[in-house]
Amino acid sequence: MTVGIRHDDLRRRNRAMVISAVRRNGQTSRTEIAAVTSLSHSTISAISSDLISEGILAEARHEQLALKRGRPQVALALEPKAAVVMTVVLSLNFLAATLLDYAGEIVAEEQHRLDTRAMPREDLIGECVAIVRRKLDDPRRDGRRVLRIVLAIQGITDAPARAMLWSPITPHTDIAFADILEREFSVPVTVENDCNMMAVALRWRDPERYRNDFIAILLSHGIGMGLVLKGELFTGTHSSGGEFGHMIHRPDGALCRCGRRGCIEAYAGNYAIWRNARRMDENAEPVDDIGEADMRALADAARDHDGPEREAYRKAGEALGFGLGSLFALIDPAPVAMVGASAAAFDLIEPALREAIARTAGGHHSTSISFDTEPDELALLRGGCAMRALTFVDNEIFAAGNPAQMELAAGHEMA
Amino acid sequence: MTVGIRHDDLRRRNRAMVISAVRRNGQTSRTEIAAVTSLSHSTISAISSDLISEGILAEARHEQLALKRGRPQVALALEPKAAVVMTVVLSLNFLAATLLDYAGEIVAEEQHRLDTRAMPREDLIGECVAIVRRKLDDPRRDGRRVLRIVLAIQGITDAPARAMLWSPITPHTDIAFADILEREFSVPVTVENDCNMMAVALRWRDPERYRNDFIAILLSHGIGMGLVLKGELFTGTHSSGGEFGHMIHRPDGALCRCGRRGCIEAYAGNYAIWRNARRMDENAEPVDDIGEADMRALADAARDHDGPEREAYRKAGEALGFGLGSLFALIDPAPVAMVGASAAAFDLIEPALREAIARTAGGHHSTSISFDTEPDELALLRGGCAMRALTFVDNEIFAAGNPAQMELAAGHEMA
DNA sequence: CTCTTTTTTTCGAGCCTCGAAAAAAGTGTG
DNA sequence: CACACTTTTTTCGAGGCTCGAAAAAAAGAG
Repeated sequence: MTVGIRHDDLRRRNRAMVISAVRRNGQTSRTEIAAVTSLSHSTISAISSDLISEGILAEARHEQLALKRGRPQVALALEPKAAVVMTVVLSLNFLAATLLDYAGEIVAEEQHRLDTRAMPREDLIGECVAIVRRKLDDPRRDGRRVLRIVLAIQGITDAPARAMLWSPITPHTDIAFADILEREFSVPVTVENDCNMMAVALRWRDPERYRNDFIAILLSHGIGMGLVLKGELFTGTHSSGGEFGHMIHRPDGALCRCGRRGCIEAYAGNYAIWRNARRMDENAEPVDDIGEADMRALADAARDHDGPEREAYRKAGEALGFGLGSLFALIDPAPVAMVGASAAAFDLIEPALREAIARTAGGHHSTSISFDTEPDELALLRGGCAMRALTFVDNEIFAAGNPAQMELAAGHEMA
Repeated sequence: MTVGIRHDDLRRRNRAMVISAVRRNGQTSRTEIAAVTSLSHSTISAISSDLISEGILAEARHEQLALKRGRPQVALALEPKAAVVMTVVLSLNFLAATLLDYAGEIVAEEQHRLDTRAMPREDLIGECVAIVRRKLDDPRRDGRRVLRIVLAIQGITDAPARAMLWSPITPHTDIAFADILEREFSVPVTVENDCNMMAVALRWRDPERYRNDFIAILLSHGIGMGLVLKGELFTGTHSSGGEFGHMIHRPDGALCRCGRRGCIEAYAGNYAIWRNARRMDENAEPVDDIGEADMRALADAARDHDGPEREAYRKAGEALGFGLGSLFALIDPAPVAMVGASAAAFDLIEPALREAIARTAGGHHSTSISFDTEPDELALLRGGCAMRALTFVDNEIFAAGNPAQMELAAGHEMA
């Protein structure tokens, strides 16, 4: 806020700018970078020659860019050998780790099932540590230093992204994953909410559509949200925030998994749809495990004939619609992506959702609000984590480029 | 976003930093500025001597600061003669304009009643133009150039802050006040939402309490909100946003002034409290005019005995509580200021509000959420507009300090 | 093989911030 | 009342950074 800008900040920021331009475009020339950053050619030339000599960027003669007259543009690309990062995804009964090079290509990956809900605390932590260790020891890492680990988890994380506070995947709470992994491996770690990482991934995957303001909603057992405002991930001010699923739809309404009543999730989460489709009382204790096949059967039944199944999806749509309407009243409409396996049933949800949203203040232009479905949540999740880790390296480590920092990076470990 | 930082930006930002340090503290020394900005003493010295020679700052020997040994600190203060700004407040049946010097002292002001709801469009605009003209012609302006006009208005404004789109104070819509006034007076103008300006004022009035994240809620005929997140006014992404009063409290519930059903305002606005206290149907058409005395009588009745009046305030509290709970689920709790004449009845609202918020996901620490009441909304409104106008001059005009810009400022008008 | 076009690098100029040292403007003390 | 001490402010040269202009490089066109 009040802190002045010093002379060295200038170089740091402009280095970051150059790196980010290359990361966004995959391959760019110095001329293009000069154009988008509105810095002079001389400056870009100086910075990129520094970055190349530091082994962060590399010239790649692979250009299909300029078939014009004149000296052809030299493509700049990220140097894959500059570093590697790791992503870890921990979700219900599932653990995966991926090692990626600095250019974002997958170097090694591993995933397997495990019974997260029944595991003792120490075993859960142990499995995470073990999978990280195996990936760190993977020969394909080829001696490249690991500069960042990002762990994505369903549930609530703390604001500095260092701990899981609560998660539906385990009864255990307050697990300081970042501290644990940093102590073990001396690599900087953050713990991120899964929906936030999906939003990050959407932004990289389709920057045209998901530019400065958009919403990713995870339709799953529970309801999650990732929110990007003004081009930045909005993570609440203290904890992870963005608990869209626990906005109140009907005061004193249906029983939610969180113990409260009337949350959106208590109408739109898988367990809520299940409960309504089975004509159970809306105060019935939420069921824990509903197989994907069961949900698909429910959706098929709803498509097939009018009945409690169809009504259950209608109620889900209504809850989501009023919730989005309230959200839009606060932040103005934005594109929405419906993510997750249950997004495949969005056709059943959408009519009631649009009908509800049109009756709210946020629904001014309800017909112009666009919904997109992305059934493959795991792919998004991994992609988002990868970009989160890589941009951290870009902005926090390589942009600084001060000798101490680089020295540290050159050793294979960080304090 | 992607734009690089050039050499002159650096000076501009550091100049802005110095000016803002002086504006915040009223009087500061160079040493203090160096401390808070973490810039070197030489830099601060150079910048402040520039600012003094440009007539933006002035040395004021008025120090009660350092009674220590050593050379006494020289106080720096804003030079009142550097410029003047104007604020215009247009609310229900009321119009006011204030001229302030660069240090924020009131130079001239004027206010009067007028029947905004019955006035033809041209008359409403005409009154605003006339009051601005009278203040511009005020001899107390003393030749100082007017560098900014901020007009605050109840209702919805567009995002670039140039037009009033809709307002409860007049049947007319889409009045491009900024363009109209700029054409007339050649001074840059913005049109701001009243609740947003109140939030701005709170931040300046009590920076300890209202720092980076807080909420100002206007309890009045309608319900408005100003939201500050991460130290910045959050104004939605397209239009003015922040329509807290029109979040949905009960789907298909009570009739709101906006024509929809179940909005928070339809339970907590003055007309809603009135409607409930009179045991009218909750779908009864909202009453337009309720005098302040009538509302006070209602509140007194509610304090005196249990009955429909007390129940009406309870319902208002419940609606506000669930609404805040949903809001807090999204953005995490923050201090709340209840602003406006009706905030004087907050004692009647608070119990039900707290009870409701405790039943929401955002109410984790409901007891620690603090509410503050600020009955004098007009004072806040004026103060907020003044700071908005002055900081614009600070950051957009004086921070740049380039010859062209300064030349422009020296002439008494801007293009 | 030479000319034209476009990209990239080189080089000196002009700012800006910084640290160190000097100057300034007081207070305490014998 | 002079002198030492303390703290603030200014001065000055050094070091960095970006910029514009010019030069060099690397093609295609004729």
